[in-house]
Amino acid sequence: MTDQALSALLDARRPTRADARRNFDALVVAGKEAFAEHGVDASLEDIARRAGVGIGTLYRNFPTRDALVEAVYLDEVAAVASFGDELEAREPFEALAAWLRRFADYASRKKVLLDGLNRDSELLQTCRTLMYRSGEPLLERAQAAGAVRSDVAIDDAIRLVAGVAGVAFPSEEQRERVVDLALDGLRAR
Amino acid sequence: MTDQALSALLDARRPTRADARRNFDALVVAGKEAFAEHGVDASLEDIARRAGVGIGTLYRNFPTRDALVEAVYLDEVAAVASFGDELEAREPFEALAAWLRRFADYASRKKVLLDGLNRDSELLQTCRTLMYRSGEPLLERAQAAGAVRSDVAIDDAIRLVAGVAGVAFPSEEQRERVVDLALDGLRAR
DNA sequence: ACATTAGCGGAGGTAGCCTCCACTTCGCAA
DNA sequence: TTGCGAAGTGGAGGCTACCTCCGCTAATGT
Repeated sequence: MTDQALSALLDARRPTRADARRNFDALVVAGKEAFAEHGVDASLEDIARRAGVGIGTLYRNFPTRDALVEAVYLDEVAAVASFGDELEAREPFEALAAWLRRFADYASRKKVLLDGLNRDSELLQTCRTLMYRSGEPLLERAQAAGAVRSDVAIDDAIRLVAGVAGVAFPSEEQRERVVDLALDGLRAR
Repeated sequence: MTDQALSALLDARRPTRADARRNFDALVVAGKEAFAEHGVDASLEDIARRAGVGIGTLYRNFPTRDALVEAVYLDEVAAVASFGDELEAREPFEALAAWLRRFADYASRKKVLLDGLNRDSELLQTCRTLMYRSGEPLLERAQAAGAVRSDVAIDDAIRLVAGVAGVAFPSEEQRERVVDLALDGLRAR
């Protein structure tokens, strides 16, 4: 259900004509591969080559690098956001913490997305809204249960966790430990 | 006193010959300006031009972009690290918090340095050591006073704060608020 | 079957990275 | 002071990536 708004947005960008649509999809796939291999700085010309299209085609579909990045990561973001739905059964604080940990885990592997936290493209705007809508109920429930300080907004919590997750750590173990430390800061005392 | 180790390191990189040393210094100055204007991705050829030297000279003194970045920010890092010395009079938790806030403030404006947290150049290694030596006593004092959880290392605290500081915020006010939230996570309960 | 037009794709201009080496300049020692 | 060897210079040139532009190609709908 949360996904609908997103796929609609992606479809809007997708060309009508059959061949054009094939190219569009090939570019997204090639982009996903290339970004996975070389990070977001992967060469656009290489991506066009992988997709078997000309560089001009890439630029027509995705006028900026960011536009392609967004298209590539859209579905993964949607998955993270909608993870909130699975947590209703859990104890209030734990539900919120689990959701934020999941977010942290993803964000730490795809730091690109963090840069998008403040950028204002329509797509990212929508992603952000989805994230907030997913996290907000969890936060409110935890606050109502007296487990989380009442002066915290979901935006605070997300940025707190995003920041910690985004910085470099020598080990995964330490990252998790420090994320937990940050989550502890949210607790009511 | 803490600065000595750093100036020694910078001097070691500084050429002996008078004209060469002039060029070296001019490059650091030009680098500082250019990085301030355009961020770390400023054009190296532009920096060489500003300094009035050839691009070859830039590369001889600073074989990589990072080498120049390090040279440019060295003294500022030293200042942050040595800020710990001024805090001995304060109450244990507040001293630690003030030091970390100062670090966060600087880090948020010079995100470059955060990338350096894990990189292994001799210069950065030394900076890190200085930071740790400066913060560690503050942490230990706060822990001894029972104000901070005992399972936290200075490295954890630094990365926690570095992360939060490094992420984008719509307002300074929110950044400060969230940093405080993170600092709260350090408190013993 | 054909006209319309969306879509293609790569040549080419721009800019930044980095290397290499013929030349210049410094500073020491006589 | 002068001369010479070492230290340092700097920009031409090769490379790669970015992005624009426009003559051509082929999908679509009538």
